[in-house]
Amino acid sequence: MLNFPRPSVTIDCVVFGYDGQSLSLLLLNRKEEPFKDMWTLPGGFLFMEETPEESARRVLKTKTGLAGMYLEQLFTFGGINRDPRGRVLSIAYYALVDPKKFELIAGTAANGVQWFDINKLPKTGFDHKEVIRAAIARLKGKVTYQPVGFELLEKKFTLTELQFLYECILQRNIDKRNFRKRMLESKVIRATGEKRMGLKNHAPELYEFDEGEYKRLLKEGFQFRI
Amino acid sequence: MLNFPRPSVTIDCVVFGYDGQSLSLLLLNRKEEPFKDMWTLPGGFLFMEETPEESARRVLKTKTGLAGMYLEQLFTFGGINRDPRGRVLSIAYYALVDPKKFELIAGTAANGVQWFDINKLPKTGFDHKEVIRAAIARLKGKVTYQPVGFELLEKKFTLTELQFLYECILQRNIDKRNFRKRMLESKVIRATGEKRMGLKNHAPELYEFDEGEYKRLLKEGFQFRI
DNA sequence: TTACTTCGTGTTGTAATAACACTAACTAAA
DNA sequence: TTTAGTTAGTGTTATTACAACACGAAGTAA
Repeated sequence: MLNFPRPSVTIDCVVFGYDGQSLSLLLLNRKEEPFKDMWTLPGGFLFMEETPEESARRVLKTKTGLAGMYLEQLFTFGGINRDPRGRVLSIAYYALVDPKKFELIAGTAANGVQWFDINKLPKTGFDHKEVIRAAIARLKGKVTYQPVGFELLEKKFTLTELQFLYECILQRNIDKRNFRKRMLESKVIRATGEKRMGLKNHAPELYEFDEGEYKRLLKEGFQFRI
Repeated sequence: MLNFPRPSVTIDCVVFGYDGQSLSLLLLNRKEEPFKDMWTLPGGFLFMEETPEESARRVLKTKTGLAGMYLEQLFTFGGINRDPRGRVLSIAYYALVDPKKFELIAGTAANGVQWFDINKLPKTGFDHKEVIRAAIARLKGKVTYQPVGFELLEKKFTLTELQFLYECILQRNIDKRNFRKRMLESKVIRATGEKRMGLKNHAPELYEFDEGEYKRLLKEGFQFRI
């Protein structure tokens, strides 16, 4: 029964990062054919003894040095000619990362790893343009209903920083007072009592994501909305 | 590069149907091991010359006789021991069908095909319980924001029928006046001027889904909500 | 003619959302 | 030390969306 011809299965990861200025995305420059010297999503073949999610984490760890981030399955791409080497399916994941937490390490199979501003992406190999488009759409939808944005920031952040991140993701301006009101009313963030020092002006309060409270509220059937 | 060991890849389909009474789900009784004589989702191996969606349509056609329905990718299940025969990934799809439009035909590899009320499902083989749970959750979410419910009804339907369908999917009562108001205001359905005849009482107006108008509204950035 | 069933319809209170501008705190430069 | 410049932080109000709610009209069957 299992001697059907089998496709190859790979994992591709769309890694979003945020440096405080703009939303960006991690791409690898390929050292080998196909698409040698082109930029592609970090990815690799699924091993037989790992689940797709485990595989995604391994791939990210070995090819980029990133670990321990938020990760979610995006979609499985199965176009017949999406890989010139043959029939290759790709289970795509997307990940959210605070770039400052990690040191980027290009694995041996790449010329380099680099963050790209999401609005200034280079040409990419395979069907990765489509994968990236799907990931961005998913992230926009997700961020509105679930507090995933915090994954992209340091543990403690100011409300202005959080708002600017949301503006980068959603690509629109958000009213400051409404944003702060909603965030604080939602109870998923908590003031730390500390202030961000070293800025030019008025030192702003630092907040942190209250994961315990968020999980408690979820059980009560509460709905997060930016 | 492609001589990595390859997993088998299958497609499984969660087919929702609606007979006017309750939401139900199509299961096959397996003629062969593993899970011989147990109920499972219609599924099969992905062929090398077809995309996953094409595969899902072929599987449904050959194993159940259904064709031409709404179909959407759900999730890729990749647990290491989810299939006793070896490493088998499954790309799951879910489908919406009006059972009255089709004749069920059990393919040669099954003892039978049968609709099961979604609240009275039998024990299922593989990890299909989990797949079904995911599909129901997705359908509930989907139906609230996109007018997919119409796929489950005949072309022309009364508002009472439509409302009852939504109540079946969402598993809650809906206020009749609010429901009708919202549906009509949304413009995605249009009165036909005909009435449903042959009922016991008051002959109700028949409506139909206005797909052209729906697509037009989508472009304007409109949002459907039940 | 009467009893019964389903269809079809509006209003109102409540909650969520969106729009909007100034003062206080602090820094840097004159 | 005064002044100019920048960012932080805060409430109110109008609008819109949502939820709750009951009865008369149309038709059928006895």
